[in-house]
Amino acid sequence: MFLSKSFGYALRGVLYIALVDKEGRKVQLDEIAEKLSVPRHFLAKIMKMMVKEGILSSTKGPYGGFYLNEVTLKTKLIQLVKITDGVEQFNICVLSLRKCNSKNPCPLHFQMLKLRDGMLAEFSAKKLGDLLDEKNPDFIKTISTIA
Amino acid sequence: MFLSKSFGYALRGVLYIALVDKEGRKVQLDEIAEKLSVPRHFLAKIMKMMVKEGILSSTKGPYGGFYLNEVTLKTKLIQLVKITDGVEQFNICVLSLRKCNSKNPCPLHFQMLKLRDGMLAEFSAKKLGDLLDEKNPDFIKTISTIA
DNA sequence: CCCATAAAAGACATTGATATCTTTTTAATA
DNA sequence: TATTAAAAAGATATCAATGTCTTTTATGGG
Ligand code: FES
Ligand code: FES
Repeated sequence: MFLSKSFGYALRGVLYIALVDKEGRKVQLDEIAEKLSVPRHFLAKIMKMMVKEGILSSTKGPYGGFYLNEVTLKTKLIQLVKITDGVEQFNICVLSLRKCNSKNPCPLHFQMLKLRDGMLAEFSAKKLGDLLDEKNPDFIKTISTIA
Repeated sequence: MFLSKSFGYALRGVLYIALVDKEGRKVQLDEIAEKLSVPRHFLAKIMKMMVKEGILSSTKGPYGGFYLNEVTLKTKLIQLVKITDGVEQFNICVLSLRKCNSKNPCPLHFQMLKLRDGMLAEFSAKKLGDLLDEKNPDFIKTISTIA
């Protein structure tokens, strides 16, 4: 609705890695792309960004792949937005006018503000780990079924 | 943030027309485009859509222009979204997965649902007329100042 | 009836997000 | 150290949203 596809790919990618992490193995790009039905090369770009930002780890070479690190599951959703879309997302005027602020509100400003702050609060509170439903054997489906 | 620029242009265009309507005159495209700093031809396309949908009127030729009709100010915001972006906007999964529904929720579904329903409620309740602050002499500024 | 004006219509251009492909670097292990 | 697997890097392609330009149609006034 307002987050980019990149954000969705990133989130789903991490969650998938977290799932197989329980089996104690790394995951390679091809596997993630295939299981999630996501374009391989585009996903590569996004995974790379997360690695660079440190919320995920990877090793190259044979038996390489992506894997969780200490911070992965503690990472806030807002952090992921920051990486893929930029937090400005949360401070853009709904009418594409000036930077949104209450001193100089557009006609929809106050209607939007409450809703947007709610969203921001959610994203600032929730961690990646909170989204992982380890009890649900079909969890994989909830991140892989497309349109 | 999640509504297109088209929506913003449409809304601002109508509000501008409503403002000068008090002076009892029609408004021509050039004037709206200039006052709102919006690309002329693109605005034309959007105004045309609103006319076709009947929430705004226009006449061609000399002394022609756009003007309010009986339904304009009673039009709900959601109706405007329908015209410019389509209401599906409000039913898209935030992760670009399947069509969003609670039977088959993505990991962010329930976090988003409440917020989105709030937004939908707002847009279904508010009318264009509700946004018009006729008491504010600087209202024009609140719809014209860009980024 | 003719002219000028302005909206309607639609062809065309630009841009940014998304997606693909190719080359380079790194790392395991034989 | 040679081989090879896989991520990193970056060049290129596609597509939809946004924006521009040109032609057509309708209208009012002379
Ligand atoms: S100024 Fe428009 S949403 Fe805040
Ligand atoms: S299924 Fe993803 S937001 Fe509802």
